[in-house]
Amino acid sequence: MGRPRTFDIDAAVDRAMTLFWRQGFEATSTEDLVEGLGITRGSLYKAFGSKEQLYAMALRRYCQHHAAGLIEMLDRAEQVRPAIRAALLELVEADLADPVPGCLLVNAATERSAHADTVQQVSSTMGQVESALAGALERARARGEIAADKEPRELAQFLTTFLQGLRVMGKARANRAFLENAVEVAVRALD
Amino acid sequence: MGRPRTFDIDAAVDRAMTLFWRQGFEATSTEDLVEGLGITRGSLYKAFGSKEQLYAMALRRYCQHHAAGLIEMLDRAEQVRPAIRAALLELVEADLADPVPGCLLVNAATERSAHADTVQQVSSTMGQVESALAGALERARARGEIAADKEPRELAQFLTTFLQGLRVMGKARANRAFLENAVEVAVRALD
DNA sequence: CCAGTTGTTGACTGATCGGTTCCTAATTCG
DNA sequence: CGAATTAGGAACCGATCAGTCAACAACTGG
Repeated sequence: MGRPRTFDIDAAVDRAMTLFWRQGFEATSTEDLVEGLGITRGSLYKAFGSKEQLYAMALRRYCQHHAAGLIEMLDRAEQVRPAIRAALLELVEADLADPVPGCLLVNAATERSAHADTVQQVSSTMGQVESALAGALERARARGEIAADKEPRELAQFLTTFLQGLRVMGKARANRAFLENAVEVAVRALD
Repeated sequence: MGRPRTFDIDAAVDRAMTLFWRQGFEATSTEDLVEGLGITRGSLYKAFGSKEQLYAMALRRYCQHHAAGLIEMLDRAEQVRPAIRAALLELVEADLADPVPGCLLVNAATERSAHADTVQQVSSTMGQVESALAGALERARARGEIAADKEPRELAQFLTTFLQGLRVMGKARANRAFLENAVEVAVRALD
């Protein structure tokens, strides 16, 4: 009942995600959001409550989208090591193409480490990534793809950590040789 | 000539560094700085010009301090691998003790990736870290500490990247077992 | 001691911040 | 058709933002 919304709320969250991703939470004003989402101030607050809540929704969207992408990629992979290598090199390409946005998860972890809700969301997604990697590596070990004496969980924790470093270096020193060398050493660590 | 300054400018930059470190550039107001530095608004602007310039000075201070610390540690080390391991585990301890500040370099790279000056400063410091690691690994290889078929520069690029990831995970998921496992796998990659 | 120089101080500036309010518009249910 | 409900829109809110200014204070060289 009541007047129907004239804008697509999912599309609006997507646009907000892009803004927060590129500019960060603090540097994105409500005016930026009003303009970027193409709706008025009143509608924005009616629909999302506050800048904080909209950020939380945008971050959740990013987490679902990106964790899902990685998990699917790992599940579909016939060989795990090449799949992981390809996934890391794909991130390198993304950073080389446009170093500014980087990874919203990393940005959230660093800019908003004093905000419990944000840290919780980030931590939970990192946990999902870790688990997906650990599962894939476990399967790889069972198939003899990686050595039996390696602990999949430990390798996954290592890779999860390395992955975040890659996103940081992509912003700080977006140099192809550097990033690709780092990836090759990291992937070799799985042997 | 002229009236002498009544505050220690180095101490003021140090305090500003601490504020920017914990809160980020955007979230630190000039009022925070006035209060934290214990000087008045006018003096702050007379001495530092702008919030941007003070941030640049604080970041430079951090870079000099931290790059120097790591380089010295590597130079003094008798065995390189244990030294690197110890350095990484020290960072883990710092993040476990207080996950909020993390690393100002990482914070700068993520929050201010659209500001060329900041990115330049960060990139240059990462380069110094990379070079220090590469030099230490080169010496280690010459002494037979690590395998002859490993490229010190590539290992250094890998370690530099991993190091940044460690600082991110320290904020996002400050869990001892996780971080220590990641470090062990990373150090093993040097063999 | 005085002119010149620089630092200190606190009030002040216009702009922008995140958020609210009030009125109107559009819909559903009875 | 109303009554109820919800969205849209624009003006508006106090607070805070980064930065400036003019008067005053403390120093040096002549």
